[in-house]
Amino acid sequence: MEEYLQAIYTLSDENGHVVSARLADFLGFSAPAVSEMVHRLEREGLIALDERKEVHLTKLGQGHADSVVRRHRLAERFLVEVLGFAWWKTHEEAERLEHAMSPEMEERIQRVLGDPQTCPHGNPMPGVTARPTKPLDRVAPGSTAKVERIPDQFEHEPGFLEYLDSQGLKPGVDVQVVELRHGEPIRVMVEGTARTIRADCGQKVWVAA
Amino acid sequence: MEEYLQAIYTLSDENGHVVSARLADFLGFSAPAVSEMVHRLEREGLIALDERKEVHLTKLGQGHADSVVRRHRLAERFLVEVLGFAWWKTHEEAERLEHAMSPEMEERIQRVLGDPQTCPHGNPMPGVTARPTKPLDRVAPGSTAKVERIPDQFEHEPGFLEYLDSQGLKPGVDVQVVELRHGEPIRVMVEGTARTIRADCGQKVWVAA
DNA sequence: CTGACGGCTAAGGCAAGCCTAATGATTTCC
DNA sequence: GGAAATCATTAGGCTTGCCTTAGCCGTCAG
Repeated sequence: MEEYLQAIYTLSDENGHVVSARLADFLGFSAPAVSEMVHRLEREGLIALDERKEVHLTKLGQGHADSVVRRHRLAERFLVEVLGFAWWKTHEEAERLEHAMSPEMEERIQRVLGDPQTCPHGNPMPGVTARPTKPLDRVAPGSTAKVERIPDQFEHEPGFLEYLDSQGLKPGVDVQVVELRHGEPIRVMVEGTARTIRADCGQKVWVAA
Repeated sequence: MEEYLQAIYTLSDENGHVVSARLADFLGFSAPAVSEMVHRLEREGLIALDERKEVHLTKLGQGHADSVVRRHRLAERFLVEVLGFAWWKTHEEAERLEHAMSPEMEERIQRVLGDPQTCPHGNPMPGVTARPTKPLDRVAPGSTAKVERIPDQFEHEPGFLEYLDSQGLKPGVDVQVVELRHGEPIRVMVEGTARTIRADCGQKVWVAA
């Protein structure tokens, strides 16, 4: 259930509308399974469906979703800062931890970490107002921008974050766009090194607007 | 499943024999449920039953059980040392955490904590040879002993650890037995304060032998 | 010897959550 | 406007892990 709320949070954060079929894709479950669960969540007052059958979090559901997402991002930060995990390797681990964290533990971790504002991938803790961002492929060639975040939904993609790391791309670094043609690999300059990165990074890496 | 292995570990550590009915008591499940699971564990080669239907861990099962118990105790230590939880308040939290720890995380926590030898209740990490101990009610009146551990099986008892803490009893403190009569509350001296503690502590608090 | 008690198991059930296959309902697009 | 695609749902099933009820077996005590 927390998994569903988290998915709804993530997808509506980054895509706007959420419809059962997207949830099924995202979660890797069958359509009927998702349909069933969506109705259950509706019955429990955590989500509401509009005429178009789009899913929206209710006030209550939003609270729960915020909580799960915050726990997830705190867990990731914690894994990096305290246990020394690589920033691109924390997702699955946090996926399990988030469900084992009590409110007290959440609060203590938050304090120990000094009230962090984002996860290691740059996504803000729920409640924190995000800095304005745009996808990398909206940067004008020749200009430079700071990598701000890799949205949660792409963390799922196996190996993607590790790929970014191998190209020197991570939140906080400056990247200059050298050449950008739609659908083609992108030529960039990262910390003094020229690189050609996969085309999909244009949509998946978000920089300061 | 990990829960069963952990229970078997704990009970055989402290009681010798383990029979399904004790597991049922300990875990709070019905006898049939436990019976079924015991057979499943046997089928998977994690435990073996002798002629008397006593449960024994196989090599494989021992490995798994060691792993769960180590994760549990590491988690408890971690909660105390890093997050600042009270020593008597860590059990349920750790109960959830232990199932969310990957081998890598286990190893990193171990390193961060400096390879601790016991949990906050004084129970040794699996593999570490325990120091010799005896129950408090085996201490000769008049003599003094150091509290060594509160065996895992009593952590389950709601409020017990908190009670001990309220009486100043925790691993590492010296306690002098003043008066001890079987089945009666025990009069002791803890860090300069005279106290009368519940009779059951005689069996549940273990001191250096 | 017999009955009581403890321990084990057989049988039947239930809830959660997932699945596939097939059906029904909308959109979208030519 | 109708075919194709997309989405949601219905129906039927499976697994896991628990439950209760009821019976069986062996041991120990009177």
